[in-house]
Amino acid sequence: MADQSSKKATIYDLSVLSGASASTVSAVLNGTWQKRRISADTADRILSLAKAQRYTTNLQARGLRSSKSGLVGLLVPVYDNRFFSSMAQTFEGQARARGLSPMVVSGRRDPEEERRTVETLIAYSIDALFIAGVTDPDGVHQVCARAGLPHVNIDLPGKLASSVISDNRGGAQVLTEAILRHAAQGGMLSPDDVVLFGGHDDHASRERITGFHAAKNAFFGVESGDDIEITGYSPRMTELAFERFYARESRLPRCLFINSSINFEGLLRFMGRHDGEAFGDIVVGCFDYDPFASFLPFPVYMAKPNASEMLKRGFELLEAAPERPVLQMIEPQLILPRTALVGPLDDIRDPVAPSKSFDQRHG
Amino acid sequence: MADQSSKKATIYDLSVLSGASASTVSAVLNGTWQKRRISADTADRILSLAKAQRYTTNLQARGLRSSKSGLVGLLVPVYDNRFFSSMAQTFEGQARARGLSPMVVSGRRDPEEERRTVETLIAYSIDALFIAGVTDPDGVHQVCARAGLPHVNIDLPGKLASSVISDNRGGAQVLTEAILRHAAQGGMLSPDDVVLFGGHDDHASRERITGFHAAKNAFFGVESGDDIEITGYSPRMTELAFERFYARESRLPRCLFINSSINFEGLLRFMGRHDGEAFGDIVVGCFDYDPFASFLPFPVYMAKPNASEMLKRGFELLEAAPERPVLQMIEPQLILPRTALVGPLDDIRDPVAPSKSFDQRHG
DNA sequence: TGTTATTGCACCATCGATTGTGCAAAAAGG
DNA sequence: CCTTTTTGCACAATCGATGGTGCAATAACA
Repeated sequence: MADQSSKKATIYDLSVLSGASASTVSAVLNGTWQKRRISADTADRILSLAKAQRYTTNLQARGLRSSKSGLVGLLVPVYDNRFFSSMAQTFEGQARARGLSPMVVSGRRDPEEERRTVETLIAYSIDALFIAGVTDPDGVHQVCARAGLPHVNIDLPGKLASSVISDNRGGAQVLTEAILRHAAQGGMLSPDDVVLFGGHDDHASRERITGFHAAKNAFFGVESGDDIEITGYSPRMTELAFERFYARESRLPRCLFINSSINFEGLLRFMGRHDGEAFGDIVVGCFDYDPFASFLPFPVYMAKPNASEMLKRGFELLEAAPERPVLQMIEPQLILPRTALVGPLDDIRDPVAPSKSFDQRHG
Repeated sequence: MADQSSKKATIYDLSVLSGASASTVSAVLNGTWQKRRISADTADRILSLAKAQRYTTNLQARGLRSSKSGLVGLLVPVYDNRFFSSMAQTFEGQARARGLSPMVVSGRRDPEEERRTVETLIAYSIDALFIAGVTDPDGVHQVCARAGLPHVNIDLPGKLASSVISDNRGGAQVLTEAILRHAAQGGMLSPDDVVLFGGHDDHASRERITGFHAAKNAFFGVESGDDIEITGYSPRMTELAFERFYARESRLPRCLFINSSINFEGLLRFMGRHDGEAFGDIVVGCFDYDPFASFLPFPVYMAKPNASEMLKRGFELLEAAPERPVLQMIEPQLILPRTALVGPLDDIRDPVAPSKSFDQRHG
């Protein structure tokens, strides 16, 4: 009500209105007034003035002066799959809880774009960066290092900065064991029935392949090779890999390890093109979690990386700022078929009040 | 190589190194040097110096001075479903293409948090805001208006600012017709077999309910009521609604209209708790698109809002800045069961080179 | 050669906050 | 009553970039 012009009030406006100096106003508003021995009277007066004028700090000005912006970045390759979007959601919550402003950006798996994007973030003086699923971690690291920007790698290892990663090998092994066990119930299994699709030459894929082979070799008692279809992280390439396999073998492998939900979409596209055919006898293990994928018309085992825990560790590492880069490993969770987990969505306040039956069931 | 200290170079550093004044350096670096009649020689010299020193503009300083930050915000309720995460992905691309820095934030469907979040964005002097799926559009609008911040509503109507929305009524009608037609093939259908789950008292839900009823009434030739289960946008509430229905009727409705993929997750949770039972005879229509949902073991028709087009129109509206708020309507797309669409992911450069068979198939 | 135009750039205030320092007035101590 | 301490605040520099203005040096013209 007290604002006449539509311009935003500054400390100078409040200074004039209150009769105090701008530095006093500033101290009152940023909470350092006790340290500066401003009287409680003056502080109260200024605070209520600020409220009446709807004052809000210009964070660009503050950031410029104090070279702290209050922004934390999260760099993901892409948003639109459940893994990264759920990570973004969790990140936002954790950043806000620490009084920081989250800024999520995507590098689109292009080393050049990744660097440019990080440069931009740095140009806004972000205070810290979480790097998740980038193509060229060390390139990004160098950009950060030059700018003196604290950063951690999430779910991918970097030699140059601390990292929190999933146990890809162990997770893949457990996942592979699960699908082997399940598929074996459907009849005799041969090593050729068990194929991995997706990934490329990155750390996570290599580890998962190792885990996959470990489980497979243990199961069959023989070394097996030629069971990996590298497709990158692209639905289209994965679809083509499935088409090739199908053209060659006239069927899908009975037991499929799929490297990520993005690759899984490639399988969906393949299936969409083969509409009449049933693929009821396949068993899929996917290193990722998506609730809808879990209910597909064939058994889908999933390994869910613990994004929430990884981010939490990431924040801790940033605060601790260890001398030398450390690497922490977090276990992914094996998710059985037909499982719809609760997620970050469930933390949000519900606009519809809990009903009676809610209390009855969960009381 | 030329950077000794780890501090970032400023125009003053370049000024000293080049012998030119800071204002000259500034003009050269921001491209206004022709207007300021700086010689090409000087400009070249400064530009190569800047490159050598890895100079990048401090965008906080620029923003402070010019009260333009280059930031555009997108406010979504939550990230982690395909609709909003895909919207975020598209938004990022479109913003970058316009030379802007996208900032995606979530308001978590809490009016208070929505306002706070927008206040924060304003404090960073963002230049424009896209508001998508907020609980209290007009509250957010007032915050924007006070700050003189240009903004548009995406996929939700607001009386106070321009909006680009989906044709919820028409889309729902088409979707309902599709599931009715499909379900009718499975035998005689009664109005009681056709139920809508999800939504609450917001514009989109009301419109969808209207479209749902229009299609249903046309199909059965009678007015039908008591076929709406309001659950909010919460998986848990939706799950409970299904449980209640199931407890009452000992079955699911044969023909289900689900208001959004978030509500659909509630159905998954219900199904996860009823593991042995088959729900093979149901037909689902969901006002949202998710590729995995499209391949579930029952027919799933989906209506996909055209986020990309809505955002494009949003940018256009911001540029045109019409006198009075306008409202534009975009048709959603009906997606048949077992369809895996290409999406923003397919625009990104693929790290794995196209193989021979790729060329063969698409050549 | 003298005068006007043009070129090429430097100077300086400014955006809105933060923070080290200094200095009166009031309070405390002797 | 005089000195020392404490209280309460104002002043001014600063963060890095922008853009209006002014002023030499050079070029163009008569």
